[in-house]
Amino acid sequence: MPRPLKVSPERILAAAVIEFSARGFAGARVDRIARRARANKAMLYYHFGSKQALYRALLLNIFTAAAARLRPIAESSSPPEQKIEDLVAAIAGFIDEHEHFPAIMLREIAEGGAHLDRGTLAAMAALPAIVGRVVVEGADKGTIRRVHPVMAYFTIMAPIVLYLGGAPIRKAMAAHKLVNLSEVTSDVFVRHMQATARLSLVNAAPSKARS
Amino acid sequence: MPRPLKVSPERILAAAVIEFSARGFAGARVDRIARRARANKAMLYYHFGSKQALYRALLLNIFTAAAARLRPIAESSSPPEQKIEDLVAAIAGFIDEHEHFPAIMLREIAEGGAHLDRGTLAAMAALPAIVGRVVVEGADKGTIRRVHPVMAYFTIMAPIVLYLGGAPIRKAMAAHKLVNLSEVTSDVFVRHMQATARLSLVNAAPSKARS
DNA sequence: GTCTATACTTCGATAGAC
DNA sequence: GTCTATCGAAGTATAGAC
Repeated sequence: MPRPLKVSPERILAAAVIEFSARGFAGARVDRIARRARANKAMLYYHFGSKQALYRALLLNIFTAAAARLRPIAESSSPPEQKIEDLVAAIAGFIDEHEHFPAIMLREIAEGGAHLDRGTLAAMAALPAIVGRVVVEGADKGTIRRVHPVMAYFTIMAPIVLYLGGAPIRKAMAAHKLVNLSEVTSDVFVRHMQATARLSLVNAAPSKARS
Repeated sequence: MPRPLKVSPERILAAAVIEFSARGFAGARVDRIARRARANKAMLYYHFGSKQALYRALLLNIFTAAAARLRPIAESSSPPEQKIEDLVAAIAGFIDEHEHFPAIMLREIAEGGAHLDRGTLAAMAALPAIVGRVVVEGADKGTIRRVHPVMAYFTIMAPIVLYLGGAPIRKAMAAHKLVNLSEVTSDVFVRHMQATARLSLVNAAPSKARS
């Protein structure tokens, strides 16, 4: 993770991710973002115009980055079954590198796209489109169960985002002795989700089944 | 759905669910809640003391209700495989009756339990405990794959909550022609999730496999 | 591009009459 | 228990100097 960002807009954006993901749009404070970016409010407004514009820039950024991470997998020449497993690993990997992504995504879904413009919504919509394409490809080839592509997307993506994004609240629960926080390594979780996707989506191969 | 609530506290609570789920804790406005409840702020503070106390009361309410809905299933005498399918249907059914539940849950996870006290956290923690118990029971009997119970919980619950809670943003995307909103009936979705859970969690029966 | 000071607004909360 | 009126804090945004 590159720490010392020189330019203000980048530092502001980085600070905004932390603030907005932790507190949501309404709970975020422009002052806090500016202070964390070692800038000041005037600078923030100079570069981004408004709190909302900053927020949208951030959303566009992160969802575009997520889509860019998944697209090559969907467009590769691997068989669809393999693409599904790769997508699972890539989603988890992306979250590993962008730890604030789950909170941002969960909040936006909860918000119902309230303060989003068309561009931001389009960036979000790219994700189900990419995953859905793989599912349809596999269904056409007969190697993947024919399920509604959007449902397949949620079946794959939702547990990853919610489980990984749920780490803080599980930690809070553990602090109150409400759960045994036996957090599992990211690797184990990825393999669990790959197995889940394989078992629930991939048609048993006529030959060489391995379990 | 009973419409005409006589007592103020109940009307306020009902209005609060709508406001908090749509806008989150920080985005919710006490004035709006009072107006929607046909009460006034003073009344709200008289009954609940603060915005935060009202919010916690609401969370405690809804998570306790959700747990009460799932617990009888976990404690029934059905075989664990059946309990899993019943849990899927029950979660979806609960959301059908409490349409604001997904947004509330997603926001709380995103928030990481920030403004929650022990009681509220305990109510939330009951859900994974209930589902996890069924998974462990099945694993002990050998009918269910031995997976980490918390992971199993997220695998089951996350797609339901995110898919059903995602209806508004899908609608926003559809309004911008970004997706084909071929929303599927709740029934079809429940059956998809039951199939997903069965395929990914239930061990193939030694005899009478049906697919 | 950067900063300080401040205008303007909104919101949570309460006082006090009935 | 219910209401009106209002206080004080906090927040977004901008003016204007450098």
